[in-house]
Amino acid sequence: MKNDATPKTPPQAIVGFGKHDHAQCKTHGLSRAEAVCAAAKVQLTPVRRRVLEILLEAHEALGAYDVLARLAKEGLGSKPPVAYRALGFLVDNGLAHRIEKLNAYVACAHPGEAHDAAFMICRACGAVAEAEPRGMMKRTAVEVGFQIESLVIEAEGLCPDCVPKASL
Amino acid sequence: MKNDATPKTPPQAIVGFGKHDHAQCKTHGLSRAEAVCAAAKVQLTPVRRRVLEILLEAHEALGAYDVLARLAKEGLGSKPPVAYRALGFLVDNGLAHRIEKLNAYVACAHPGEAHDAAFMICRACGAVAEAEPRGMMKRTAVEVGFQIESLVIEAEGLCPDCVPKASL
DNA sequence: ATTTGGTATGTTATAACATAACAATATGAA
DNA sequence: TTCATATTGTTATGTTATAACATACCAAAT
Ligand SMILES: [Zn+2]
Ligand SMILES: [Zn+2]
Ligand SMILES: [Zn+2]
Ligand SMILES: [Zn+2]
Repeated sequence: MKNDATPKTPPQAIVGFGKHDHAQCKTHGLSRAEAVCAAAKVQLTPVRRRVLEILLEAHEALGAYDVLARLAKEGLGSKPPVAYRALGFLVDNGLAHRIEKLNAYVACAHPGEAHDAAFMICRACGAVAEAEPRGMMKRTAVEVGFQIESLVIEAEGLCPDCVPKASL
Repeated sequence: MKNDATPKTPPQAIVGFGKHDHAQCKTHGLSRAEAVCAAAKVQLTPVRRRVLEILLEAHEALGAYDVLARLAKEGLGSKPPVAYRALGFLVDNGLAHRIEKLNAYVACAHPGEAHDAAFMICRACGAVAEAEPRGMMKRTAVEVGFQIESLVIEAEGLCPDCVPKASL
């Protein structure tokens, strides 16, 4: 409800590696978040908004307790559930992603509805880049010069036996 | 029931869903493990062997502490590091995989050198099936009737900035 | 104006997962 | 033997995550 004329998603570029205008990346993320929450009729409350800002500022994956420490310094919450709830909200609404390999969280590079994503995680500098899960991202990795050493692919859902009994 | 009794890995069957000869699947896994360890000149010690058996018997992903509890009942170790070391050994040698989404471990469906794998995890019954990470596994999922609800793709390695400084 | 229902937050306590650090033991060359 | 290395045993602690319950807030509905 602010700068509603925010572009969908910058380039389909790989956000995370190399240099970029970080301030802009933050304001963009926030304004997109406003729009997404408005559209989904959910509230981007102060805590949730601040956690998103923290992730956007961090420019790396942050653990829940890292986020919590920052919140605590600002008097916005000091107990684990506060951080976990806000992070859960952001993930559920497609504004952030959980990185399973790191037990950590990153702001989404192209926020919108909840979506799958693929990540490239540098073991040397900790940079995390989000890509579209097209192909298997090997192509993407080659394109940007990322050297894959290990790959996690995990799908959760319903197995052939359980699909029939699907109620939920 | 895709149990041809060849010493090599069965075709590219999806192990994990449906019924199969589980006893055989265990003996097969163990004999493959012997071969792999011999080839790699590493020792499949009693604890390591037993942990692999436990995973093969379980037919589902087990947490480290689940494994540890079983070991403890048999007097093979009772402290976390014992389980984590054995699991680490199995993973390093391509005999088991860690499932990040579950913080759990499964026996490899086609043991050999360390390799990447793709997994389908049923949220209803807990079954875990291993597949080749070809394409992005969406095709595989459709073929076997697995209904994907969420997908994790995470590559770890070296980013474009860090590749040049690569020493290791 | 009060009750009621929904959403969000605050708090305690504990569960669940993982590793650092060091001691003890075995194994197998030199 | 003696040394080196690999493995196992043990203590202690660190890290991540959630269950369970209490409170605050706001917005209808009575
Ligand atoms: Zn995203
Ligand atoms: Zn890097
Ligand atoms: Zn495997
Ligand atoms: Zn199932």
